Amino acid sequence: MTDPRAVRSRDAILAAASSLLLDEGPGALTHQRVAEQAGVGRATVYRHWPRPEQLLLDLMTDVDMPYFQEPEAPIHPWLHSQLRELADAMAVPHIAAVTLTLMQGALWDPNVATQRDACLEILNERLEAALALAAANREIDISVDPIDFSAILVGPIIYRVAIQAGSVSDHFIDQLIDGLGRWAVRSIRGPDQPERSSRHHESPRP
Amino acid sequence: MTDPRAVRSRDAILAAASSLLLDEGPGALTHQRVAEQAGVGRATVYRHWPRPEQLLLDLMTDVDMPYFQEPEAPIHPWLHSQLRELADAMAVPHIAAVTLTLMQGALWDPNVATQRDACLEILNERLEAALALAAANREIDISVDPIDFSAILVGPIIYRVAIQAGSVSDHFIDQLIDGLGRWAVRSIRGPDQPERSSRHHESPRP
DNA sequence: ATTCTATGAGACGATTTGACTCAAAGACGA
DNA sequence: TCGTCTTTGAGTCAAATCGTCTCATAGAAT
Repeated sequence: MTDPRAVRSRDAILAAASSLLLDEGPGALTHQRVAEQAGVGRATVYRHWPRPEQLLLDLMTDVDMPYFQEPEAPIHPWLHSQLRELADAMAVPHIAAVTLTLMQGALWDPNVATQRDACLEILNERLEAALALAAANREIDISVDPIDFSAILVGPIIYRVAIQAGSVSDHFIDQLIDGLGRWAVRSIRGPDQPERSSRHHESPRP
Repeated sequence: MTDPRAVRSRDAILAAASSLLLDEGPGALTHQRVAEQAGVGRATVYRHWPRPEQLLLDLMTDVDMPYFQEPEAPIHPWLHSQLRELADAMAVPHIAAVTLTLMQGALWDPNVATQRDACLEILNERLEAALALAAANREIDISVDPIDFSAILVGPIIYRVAIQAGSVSDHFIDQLIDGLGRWAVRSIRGPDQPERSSRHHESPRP
């Protein structure tokens, strides 16, 4: 599997599949179209990926997740920079296409669901580390569920880019981070800024 | 087009397509499979929907958007109930499937994108009305972009349900609404509760 | 130079697609 | 109730596609 011919074919096929997915969506990922787009024989595509879904899965595996690594204190500017990078990546049409395909594919293909869960697990671990660091620096008042944390931070960005088809301004990111202050953070700007008592859990639970 | 036979066929086909979309995804929506699932002739499906994409589009048109209608003051419990309904609807697998299909299809099909934009436009108008009412009742301090408003409220719910495949607790909704207080709302619980000065726009803009 | 492997081209039956015909059942007006 | 009109279901048919196969050839490894 280190044969230069094999890696050449594999790369050409992946590039062709990526281009097709971007231009025409997952429905266009047939062996025939991928083969002619890649300039390889149809049988070659079958050899590498007997089922088209596996090709799609490999496409999604290739996108890595360099976000929320190595948390830094204070947490506010770090979060801002990480969310900025995430938003910029989602603005690339190919990334958005793969992300939405992953989300949708997980509804029916258990393998895709596993793939998606792996991505989320990484995200959760990193955000948990970030929250631990922030707590150690007395930036955070109470323990926050990293799953809620990621949903509240990442959800609006996905929504803005993928659903509203809009761009993510720095002001928008600021709003997101500022919103955290209400229920989770003692002083999001650092431990030197005192804040009155948290209103967390004050709201009624019907 | 009011012929009972035609509406019978049309309903059976739509139901079959809906079931297929839910069980196996948009890729399963071929004339053949829809016809046999609906128990109608294959030519009948062609007669009603010459292209399978139109069938998919009609499926998505059928889901209505009864959310954020008729805003009430105070805005907090109203928002909570509306987000609760939205989350419960998204928890129905069929709704989530159609929603994700709509999101993904909009990336490549301009007609689907138009459909999506129409949904968003409705949402924006309703949230704008809600914000206007809240401002009139002195619940809101500054003018808020309803587009940002919906992204920050709805984004996390979509993310929680469709990406994290989790359920939306009332506590989660509370966190969302409480987060608004930091940058937009004078007192989210009503005009009788005074709040200190808003920290909006205090954050640096790199 | 020789051996091994991946490739590309093509053949093949099976399946799907889209468009057509046609008899029969059902809906509607008189 | 009867006659007319429309929709339907079943079927045919060519074209395209799919999945699998064979085989000669180019390229890689030794």
